[in-house]
Amino acid sequence: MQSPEELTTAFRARGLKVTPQRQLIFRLLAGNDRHPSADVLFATASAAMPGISLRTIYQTLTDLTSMGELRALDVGAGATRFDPNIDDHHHVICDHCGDVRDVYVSGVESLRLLSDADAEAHGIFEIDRTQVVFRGTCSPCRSTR
Amino acid sequence: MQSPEELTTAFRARGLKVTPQRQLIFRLLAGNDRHPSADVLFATASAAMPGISLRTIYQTLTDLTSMGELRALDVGAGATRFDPNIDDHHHVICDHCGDVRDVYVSGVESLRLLSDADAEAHGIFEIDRTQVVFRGTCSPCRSTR
DNA sequence: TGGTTATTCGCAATCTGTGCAGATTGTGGC
DNA sequence: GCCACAATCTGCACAGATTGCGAATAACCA
Ligand SMILES: [Mn+2]
Ligand SMILES: [Mn+2]
Ligand SMILES: [Zn+2]
Ligand SMILES: [Zn+2]
Repeated sequence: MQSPEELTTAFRARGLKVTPQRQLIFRLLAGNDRHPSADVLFATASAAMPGISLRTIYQTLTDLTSMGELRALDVGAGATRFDPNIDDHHHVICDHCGDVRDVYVSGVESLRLLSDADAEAHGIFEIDRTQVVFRGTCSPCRSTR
Repeated sequence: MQSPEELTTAFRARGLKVTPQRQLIFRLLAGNDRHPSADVLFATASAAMPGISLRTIYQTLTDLTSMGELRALDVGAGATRFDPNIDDHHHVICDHCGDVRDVYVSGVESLRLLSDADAEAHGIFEIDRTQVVFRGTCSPCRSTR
């Protein structure tokens, strides 16, 4: 995601307005590596700006996502998580607490599809992106077991 | 997933009963590589057994999943998809229609985490499983664009 | 400054999935 | 084959996440 300042420019360029609510959300997301859900952002935003609506949070997250500034992540834990890091990276997810961590991975280019049916699938599909997800248990969750 | 016959035995062995509803669901899942959602299964099941409840579909899917006969897949398209293929395999997903195809991939063992923060994350997390998801557009969806 | 147009916000509605309880049915033992 | 009993089925209420809608409001450009 670009900086709050750059986003301000980008929004205006698109005919979108830069409201205090949006600026706050930009700031909350900038450099955030926690992969927050809309709900978590709403809680944080509400502390800084009481009265801000959850609807506005969703609205802005959707806008940023469709602008390509944000990536939506479905980790299979109820709510969608949002990722301002749009670098080519991957994730480690704790199946117990839902913690999501960034990881940079080598060897992704070397992945190869096997067998005929796969080759066919490969030909039939136009692949845009490869996501690697490592699932497991984080240290804190391992302690309390 | 085991065959419907084997599942019958497995269920009885666990003190679970084998009802016509469950048998139907076993049959609908056996060899099914479409990764159906509960909803889709409900529609198909309803055709064969009018009156069957969506609740029963969910119930049986949950049972099969916790028995390890089925894998639940979150593809970020609303509903959970269920996979009777419990081999070590991966998926190609069409971002437009939600089509999910099985692919067998080589090179997964060679994936390596880079950088310090990642190495730390790797040490902190106990990784159980690595999922690779190829995202893109299937041929039919490409035509209609 | 004013007018136009996007945005905000609250609320209803949708969608997916789960909790509950009464009526029903599969099963193992006789 | 019949019984007793536990497991199941179903309908319905409910919860959580997200979206649709519209009236009131606020941003932006001339
Ligand atoms: Mn990330
Ligand atoms: Mn599969
Ligand atoms: Zn954890
Ligand atoms: Zn498609």
